[in-house]
Amino acid sequence: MNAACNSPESSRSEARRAQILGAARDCFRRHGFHGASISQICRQAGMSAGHIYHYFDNKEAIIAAIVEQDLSRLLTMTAELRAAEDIEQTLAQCAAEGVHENLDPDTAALRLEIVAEGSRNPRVAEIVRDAERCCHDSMVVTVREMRRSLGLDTDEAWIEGLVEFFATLYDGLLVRSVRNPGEPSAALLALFSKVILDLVKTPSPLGPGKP
Amino acid sequence: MNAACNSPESSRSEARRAQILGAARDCFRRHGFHGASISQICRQAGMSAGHIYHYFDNKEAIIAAIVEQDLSRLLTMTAELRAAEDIEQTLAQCAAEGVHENLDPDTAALRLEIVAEGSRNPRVAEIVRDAERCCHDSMVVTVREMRRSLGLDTDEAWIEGLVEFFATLYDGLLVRSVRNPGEPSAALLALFSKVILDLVKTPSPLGPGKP
DNA sequence: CGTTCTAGTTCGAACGCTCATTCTATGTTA
DNA sequence: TAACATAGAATGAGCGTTCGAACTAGAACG
Repeated sequence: MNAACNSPESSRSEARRAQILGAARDCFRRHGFHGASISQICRQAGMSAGHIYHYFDNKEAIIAAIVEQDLSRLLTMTAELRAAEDIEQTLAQCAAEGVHENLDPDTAALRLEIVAEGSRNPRVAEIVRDAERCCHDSMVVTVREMRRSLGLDTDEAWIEGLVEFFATLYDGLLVRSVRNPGEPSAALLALFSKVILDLVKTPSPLGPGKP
Repeated sequence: MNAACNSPESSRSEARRAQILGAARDCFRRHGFHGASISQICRQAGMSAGHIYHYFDNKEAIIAAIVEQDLSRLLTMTAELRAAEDIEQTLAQCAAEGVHENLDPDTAALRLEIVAEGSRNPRVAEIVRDAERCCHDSMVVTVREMRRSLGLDTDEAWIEGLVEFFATLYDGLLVRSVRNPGEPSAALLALFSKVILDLVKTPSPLGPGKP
């Protein structure tokens, strides 16, 4: 046994878990949470049917793990944005990258599946909403700092509305990837950049807030 | 037999079909296309298990019918908007109504289920994309007419981009209904109206088109 | 060094259940 | 009577999950 096995979760079982999650992500993306079967996931992960239950209590636990894994990526992105040196430039870059990421059919299929499941499975709904709150708060901080550094008002309700609006735009891309697949038009890309950068700099029509 | 029975589809079987679709819509909304079973749908529709197969070839045909039914509502809305007397006022009204409709958890749950299914079921994907194309074209005509009557350019690529952008916004609300349920904030509603009405009147940065 | 022990892995058969679908028999109605 | 409407049992496949036995490899011991 190598040195790493001193860790409470041995590296072997960690690897096995990752292997299962990778296979499950693939199957869920192709067949949906309920369309994909445990035996499919096992086959893809290269292990026997029952063995999966040494790593996950049941199928729902695998779903929950996948959901958490995917949503933690979002958190990472907002955290990176907030920590960036030149926020305005990073925002513009993230805006463009986000469009392509959310329009990618594989990414979109899994996220849509997660949201659809969230609309009926309370456990998934809770995970989704927790992640949403974190992302939202992180973005609010980022936008508030940008506005302050630009000498604009920092009306809380307005900033929250802006963040909610941006999130809605990006969530919409997930649906667009199915309704209208393929590369986004130049006009759409231009609109994303323009609207987001314009709105960040738009004074609140609601009230001033402390500047 | 009453007079209506001269029709190729008797009113009785029409009613039965509608009954099944109503029950199926309910079950699909609550459990998803694959989570809901035929026997659940039968129970809710008040008929025996096998009897459903006199009206639909199989489960997928029921799904397809539900998808078509729901998407035809979208087509109706865009058609109404295009036929309106005062397009600008009707647009503003539709914009507000659309926000609430797409945020309604029941509406959103079914539409998300449809889109998620569309990302893996080619038949559903085709129906979704057909409806999308019709809606898109209808909206393009509407926006072009508005811009012409306002003396603006009618650059085709720009108008298509605008329509795509609006659609993305409304699609995003479906996802928001899960991620952040509850009444939308006043700021978000204001942003929807403001951005849509502003953009419709924004000159194309791409080229003039024939005015 | 070789043997035994132990705890963690892994397999695959088995279980009970539910699913979508089919079939046959029985009303029902014009 | 002829055609349609309906019920409900039957079918076979596949599901998620459990279980006991086999395998593996390092630890402890003589």
